[in-house]
Amino acid sequence: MSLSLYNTMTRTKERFQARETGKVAMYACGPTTYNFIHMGNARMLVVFDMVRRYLMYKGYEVRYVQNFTDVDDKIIQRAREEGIPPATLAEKYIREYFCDAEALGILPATIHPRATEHIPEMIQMIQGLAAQGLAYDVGGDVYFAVGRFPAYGKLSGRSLEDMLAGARVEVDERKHHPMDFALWKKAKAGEPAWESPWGLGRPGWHIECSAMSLKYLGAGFDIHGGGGDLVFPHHENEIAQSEGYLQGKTFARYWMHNAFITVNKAKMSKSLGNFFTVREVLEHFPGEVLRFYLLDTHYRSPLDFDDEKLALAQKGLERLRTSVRLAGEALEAGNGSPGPQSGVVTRAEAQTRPEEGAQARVKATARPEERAQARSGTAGASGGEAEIEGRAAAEVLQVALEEAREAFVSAMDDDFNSALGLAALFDLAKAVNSYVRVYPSRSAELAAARSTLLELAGVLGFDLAGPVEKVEESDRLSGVMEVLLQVRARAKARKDWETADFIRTELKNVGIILEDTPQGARWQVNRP
RNA sequence: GGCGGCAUAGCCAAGUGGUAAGGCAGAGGUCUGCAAAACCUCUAUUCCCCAGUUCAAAUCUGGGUGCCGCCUCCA
Repeated sequence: MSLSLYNTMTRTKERFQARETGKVAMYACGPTTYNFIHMGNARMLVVFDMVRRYLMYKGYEVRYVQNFTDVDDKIIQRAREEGIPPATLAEKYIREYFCDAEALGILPATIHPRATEHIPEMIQMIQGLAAQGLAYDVGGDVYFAVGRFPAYGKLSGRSLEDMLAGARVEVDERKHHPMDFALWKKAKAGEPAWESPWGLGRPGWHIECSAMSLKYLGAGFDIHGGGGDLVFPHHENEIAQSEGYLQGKTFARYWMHNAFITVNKAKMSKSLGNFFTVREVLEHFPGEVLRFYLLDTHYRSPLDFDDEKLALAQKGLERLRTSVRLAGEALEAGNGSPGPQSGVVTRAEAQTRPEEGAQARVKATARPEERAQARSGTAGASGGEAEIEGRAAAEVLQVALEEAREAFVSAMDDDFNSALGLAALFDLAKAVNSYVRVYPSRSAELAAARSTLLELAGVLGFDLAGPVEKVEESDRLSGVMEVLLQVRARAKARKDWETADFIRTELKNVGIILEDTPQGARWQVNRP
């Protein structure tokens, strides 16, 4: 099976072929660290984390570089407002970045380079460009000469003429061409500055990504990603600088861009001020819910932000987790004995349930039941009816497992369609639930189905078996709950429903959900 | 003005030529002391509108309408 992805450069889906067999080199433009990251940043981060994880799952060794822009106008301005050095401010938000990233299940990149630590590399590039006549110095400011780079505009699909027609750029008389952009900015008083051949100054925004990606990944690396708003000018300029510097060699081979998060249909952006920081949203929903919300829509589709969608994501995740839990409980409870305690239910249910379930799935996929029957067709020779039916159900589950895996992989192979991949997980969860309902006992197929669910969800960065709450329940609370549940169990034993219900209702009021199961009551702290 | 994207059920959302995935919500049922969870059934003859190509279109072509984005820092 082969992976294909949408390449912004060609505006088509292309089959992915790594530069080097078995290895992928990818770069994503990370945040400028002058504030907490917002949901828009989160989308880009989660999307490329998902891409990276899937590539790893496919067996690639992935070298993933994600930078921090730790020097720019915004940082300087914000630092000034707070009366602290820009470097201190940037450092602070880099630390905060890692908190949010962890909550969102984002793995640390292989390398997290910072702009300020790569000044020499940038200077070297600018010198190379100047030597070729692609850059010019105007009194300490150095610009890239777009007019000297014929391919300018190839990523964003526009020509210099088009852009001039729009002409929202201020004309700086010192520039040779209005679209020329800064490679190096002359230092102003009180700003961070570095020595350079053009005097004290600091790098322009675009050059850092060129310098750092080329340093760590080399020319012609595989995937360059970022938010859609970086296509122009940021990535266009990166290409101009880099391919100019590389004298025509390809800079990056595949360009991936995620769509935006909108609020009331308008782009969430820092300049509009309509953004929500991840930190704020985490006060209301767990990080994994945000992640689910972000991955339940294809990365190239716009995604509108609101609480209802987050609540929806929470329900969906809950469903998957419940399935894993039910399977786990069945595997423990069934411990070795294939279905004694399920005998009564099974005998009755088995007459109708398995067939119904199987048929429902046949309608959807037109295959699993047939395949299962083909496999178990010879099973009629020995054993009781229940056992035969159990085998058949297990075969159906096994087939559902294989189909879920196939569906998941082909969804993800098709331009990382995580929304479809998630649907495959729901299908498998349903198969698991159906099986467990009738055969709450240990079987190899159930164990395999459960671990497949965990494995595939893991590829998307979810830990379905992990603790629901980030904060650990204290031993004392657990102790109290145990006592309470025993009291309630006694009340139930003497059919004192009033007391039993009172306990359940009152606990619910303080945010603790009780559920009665054949194995006794279980409880969990209700998430916000 | 230039360039680009999107429009699928009450809501979210897959689906690029073969007869509408999945989730949420809702209705009915099974199970349950009652709940919850789970399971079963039902809920788009139809994919913004019009015309065209085709045996066949949500999917292709042309036109229209609406919404959004980039062209300025932005994921």
